[in-house]
Amino acid sequence: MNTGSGSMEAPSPRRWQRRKDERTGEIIEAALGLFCEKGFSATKLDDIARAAGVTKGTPYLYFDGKEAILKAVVRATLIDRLGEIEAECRDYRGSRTVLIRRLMLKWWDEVGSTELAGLCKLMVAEAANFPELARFYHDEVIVRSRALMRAVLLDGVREGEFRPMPDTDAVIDALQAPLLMNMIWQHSFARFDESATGSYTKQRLETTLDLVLAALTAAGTTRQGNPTT
Amino acid sequence: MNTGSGSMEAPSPRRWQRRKDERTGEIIEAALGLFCEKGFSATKLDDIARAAGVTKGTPYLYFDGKEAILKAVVRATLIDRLGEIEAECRDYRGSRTVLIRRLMLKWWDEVGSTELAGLCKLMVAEAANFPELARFYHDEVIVRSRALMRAVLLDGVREGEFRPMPDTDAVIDALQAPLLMNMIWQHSFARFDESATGSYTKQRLETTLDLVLAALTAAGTTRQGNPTT
Amino acid sequence: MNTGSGSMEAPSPRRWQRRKDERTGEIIEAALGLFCEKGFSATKLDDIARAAGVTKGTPYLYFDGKEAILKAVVRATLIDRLGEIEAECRDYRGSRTVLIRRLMLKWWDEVGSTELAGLCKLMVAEAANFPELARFYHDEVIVRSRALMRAVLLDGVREGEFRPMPDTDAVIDALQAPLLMNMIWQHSFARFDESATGSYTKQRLETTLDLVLAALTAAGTTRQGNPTT
Amino acid sequence: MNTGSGSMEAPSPRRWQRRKDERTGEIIEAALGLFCEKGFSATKLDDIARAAGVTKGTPYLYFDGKEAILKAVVRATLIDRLGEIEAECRDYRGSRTVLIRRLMLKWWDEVGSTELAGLCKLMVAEAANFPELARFYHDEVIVRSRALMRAVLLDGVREGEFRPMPDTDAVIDALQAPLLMNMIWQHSFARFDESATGSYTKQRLETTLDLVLAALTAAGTTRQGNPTT
DNA sequence: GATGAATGAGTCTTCATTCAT
DNA sequence: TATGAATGAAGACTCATTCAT
Repeated sequence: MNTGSGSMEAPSPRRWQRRKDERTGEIIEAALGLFCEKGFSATKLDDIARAAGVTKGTPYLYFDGKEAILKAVVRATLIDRLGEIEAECRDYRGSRTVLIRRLMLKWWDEVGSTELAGLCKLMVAEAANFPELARFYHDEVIVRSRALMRAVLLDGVREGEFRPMPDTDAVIDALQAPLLMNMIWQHSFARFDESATGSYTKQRLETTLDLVLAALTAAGTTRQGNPTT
Repeated sequence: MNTGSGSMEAPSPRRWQRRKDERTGEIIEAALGLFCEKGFSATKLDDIARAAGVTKGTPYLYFDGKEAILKAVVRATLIDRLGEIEAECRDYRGSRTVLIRRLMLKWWDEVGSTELAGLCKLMVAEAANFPELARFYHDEVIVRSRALMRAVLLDGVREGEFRPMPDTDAVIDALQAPLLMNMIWQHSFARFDESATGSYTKQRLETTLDLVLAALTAAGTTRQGNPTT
Repeated sequence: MNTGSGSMEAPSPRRWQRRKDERTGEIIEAALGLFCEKGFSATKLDDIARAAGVTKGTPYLYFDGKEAILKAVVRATLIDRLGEIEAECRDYRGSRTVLIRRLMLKWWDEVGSTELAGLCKLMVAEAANFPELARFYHDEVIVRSRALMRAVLLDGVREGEFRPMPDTDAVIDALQAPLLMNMIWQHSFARFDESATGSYTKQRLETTLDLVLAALTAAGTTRQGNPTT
Repeated sequence: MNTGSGSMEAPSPRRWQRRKDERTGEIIEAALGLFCEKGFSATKLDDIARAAGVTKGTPYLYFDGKEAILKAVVRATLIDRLGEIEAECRDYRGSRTVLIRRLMLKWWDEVGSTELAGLCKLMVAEAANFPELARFYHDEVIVRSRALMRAVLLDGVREGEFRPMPDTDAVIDALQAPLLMNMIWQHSFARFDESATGSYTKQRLETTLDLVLAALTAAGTTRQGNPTT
């Protein structure tokens, strides 16, 4: 009757709620690791469950199935990061050149160089097999990230920091592709590449950034000194 | 009675032989189409067989299994093309700039812009799941194609057409990555991209080529100091 | 609130557990029957499952595959019996002649004259096709049963009950072979043998035992002379 | 019309006949080796054909199928030998003891110690799977060989060489079983038996023969008593 | 007679998902 | 909420047998 010590027997609704959220998080966490490591198909739901400390049936109490878990994983990681970055951009005042460099490096540090890279590669690999998932990723990650870059670039143009660019999408590609290629490479052929010839590094990423940003500001030619650095 | 041409003396071992060769080709053809369209795992051997106009067991008369079929497909397409290109390079005398442009456009025309693109994407997607297959592709396609480019680039440097480049692999990446990205894109998210913002075209490929080749030869010009790097 | 017996605290993990144990037994039981009746290769896993009242996939929850099931069957029957017999021997004090007779008759009653005989025949029949299985049987059944007999025989010799025997293995063969032959016969040609000429019976088994045991003790007679050999 | 030089184009019927017989023999020969070595199921018809120097379809021109080939193999080997032995017995005049020893040793030399042993083991192993085959073997090999022995034994009794025996079948078993066990052992567990404890040898076979024959004639000695039984 | 390409029934095995407890 | 036993659809691969040539 005394609930003083009985908290474990009859947890408050909120407590359950918290537990529920935790469970969700634990499952997402577990799934993230396995998906990134082994890919989507090769990851068994049983593995996810066990890694989350629950049993086979439990994930179905929180998610509609394997695909839904992947969706949740993407949301909890990539899309979250994207949200942060978007917020950062909204508040930002200052050099777009600096901003772009910062965004790219953040993405590298928090995604490209982490296990999350495997998630991006996974989406590419499975896109054809799971159209609904692919659309979700396309709309929520790809489109949004491109939109973000586009906005920054156009802001830069409007404010005179960048010269007008005839094909914004090409610029976005030029910025993002190397990073994406690296993520894909790491999770496909990197293991066979003893000399690591194909591996991107942060160093190389920065070189690419310098190059593209230099080109964007190059029009400044007469305007000022040597940009890039 | 006199069988003038002796057609009966050769009871067509050739006929069967021919059929056998054709079968191999037909199966490879069928497999190519299905692999490119649906990926490796999603393609059932039964589908391949039916698409080739035979039944389930027949492909096993010609190949050791699904992986072997994929290997044969890669050999019959990508590796063949690569061989042609290698031969072309061996005999070539002339501007390396022209040669590189020609190679890249050939690859675009014969692979990048065809269904074969799906094969490249497939290998990336399944590399993690089929290590033996991945190694084969890595050694026979990736390594060889990079070696080819490296040779051409170094020739160009030796003969003074290109300026010395500190990181050949980075240049190779710069040349190949856009094309590869395009192939991957086409077979993953392109279908969701109504505005086709992410799509490479031959036009864009040429732009990239111009850019990189210009950078490679730029130093040779008397024009000015050290660009890029 | 006070749950007197606490029946709710243990929400029947035991219930499932019990079911699980039962399942294993049911599958082994079903497999035993089918293996003995139809042999190993001719028994489909689907049959086993159905005979156990479950569906195709279920046996895989309990065993690694068909061979593993057979192993389990052998363990649960022959090896278990062997264990009992070994225990019986360890504790035994008394006439080895009596002991050997008892062991042989036990084996006859619990194996030779039951469906388990089919299991022994099966192992002989499939030994060449499943080496790993055969080695298991060889090591766990054949070697152990021979070792057991050898120990008893040598004990008998040491204690003067049996005369020294130049070739223990030959004696073991003489004791075991008739029983084994019978088991093999029952599950191969017995069905075609209307007159049952080739069939061993318990009676004939006892005759053989008498014969061999008599020979083993015969030397004890004052007659000496040249026994057997 | 002139067949002078046309012998190859139009061979005489007899020539074809000969060829046909040869083919049959070659296939039987090839099948024998493979059956003995690998068992019935594990031997592919394709293997037999190739070993016989023909192709897959050819055996079907001479036999109704795999089972029929095995039948032919048994006929051409075991049943043939049996026929010889039967003939030998018919003409024989002299000691039955000597005759039995001779028969057993012949069987050992020509079957037990040769690859043909594998055939006997095969029949035991597959009897349950191929009833029609098993009946054939039972009737043509087992029954006949037992009848042969029985006749010799009874002749011996009639002529006073052997003492009357209450259970002729038991005696036949005693004579044949060791040899059969050896054949089975060689093709099942012998390979796992490093110490070769279970292996019969010609030596051991002779010992058994001595033993049984001694028992059969023992009564004839002045010693009288009631032996064996 | 001989070939050998093709057939297709047969079986093991995996795993996402369900549901009684 | 959590369990975990059970399901059953799906798919790769084998090989005896057939038959057009």
